[in-house]
Amino acid sequence: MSFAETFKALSDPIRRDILTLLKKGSLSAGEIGSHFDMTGATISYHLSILKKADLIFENKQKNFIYYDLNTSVVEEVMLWLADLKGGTDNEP
Amino acid sequence: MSFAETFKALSDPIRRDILTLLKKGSLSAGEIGSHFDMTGATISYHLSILKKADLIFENKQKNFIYYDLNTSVVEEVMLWLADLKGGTDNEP
DNA sequence: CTTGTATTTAGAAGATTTTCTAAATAGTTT
DNA sequence: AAACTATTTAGAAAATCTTCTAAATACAAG
Repeated sequence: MSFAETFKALSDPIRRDILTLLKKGSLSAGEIGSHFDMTGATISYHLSILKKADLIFENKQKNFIYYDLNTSVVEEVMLWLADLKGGTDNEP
Repeated sequence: MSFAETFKALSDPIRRDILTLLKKGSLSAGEIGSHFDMTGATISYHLSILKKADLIFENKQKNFIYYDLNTSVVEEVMLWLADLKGGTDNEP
């Protein structure tokens, strides 16, 4: 949703690891969970935060829910950082 | 210090606002504080987190401490995001 | 339709974060 | 040196976040 949500979502190492996993392609909630030493409920919590931040989208299929990285929101964050780094004197 | 610290530091809206203020150049702790409705102690706390994350550096001068943006760490974060967004199949 | 698998939701415990007030430090000025 | 200004540190309260267990939902397969 908001920019603030996106940064918050990125602030947790497990959520960043989830995004890194998704770099290679879609994974189901269960497949994601199998990479971590936590309950499925906890993974679901992290996925919900990434989803609210629009960093991933979900895709139901049969009994499974597949997740995918949303690169366009990643790009928005990059743009914010680029602007921060960028102009030293842009008084509009 | 660590990458994790940097993302945590960026996750707070006030800290992002501080970084945006510093985009235009050095400011003292007091000048930074005057932009926010919080005590100096709280601003100091936020500055300490930005400093630990290497997102800013400080520069003592007379009675004041001036803070500056460290753009190279901003760039590191951008690189991480670029990599996330970037390659779909980079199995090393 | 009952059993089973995948995932989420609810609620609570524990951990971390943010904020404040009060006190400490550091350096300046008279 | 005493008083003043700028900033940080300490400690505590309040808010938020992460994790778990137990229960709920959703769908599939026998």
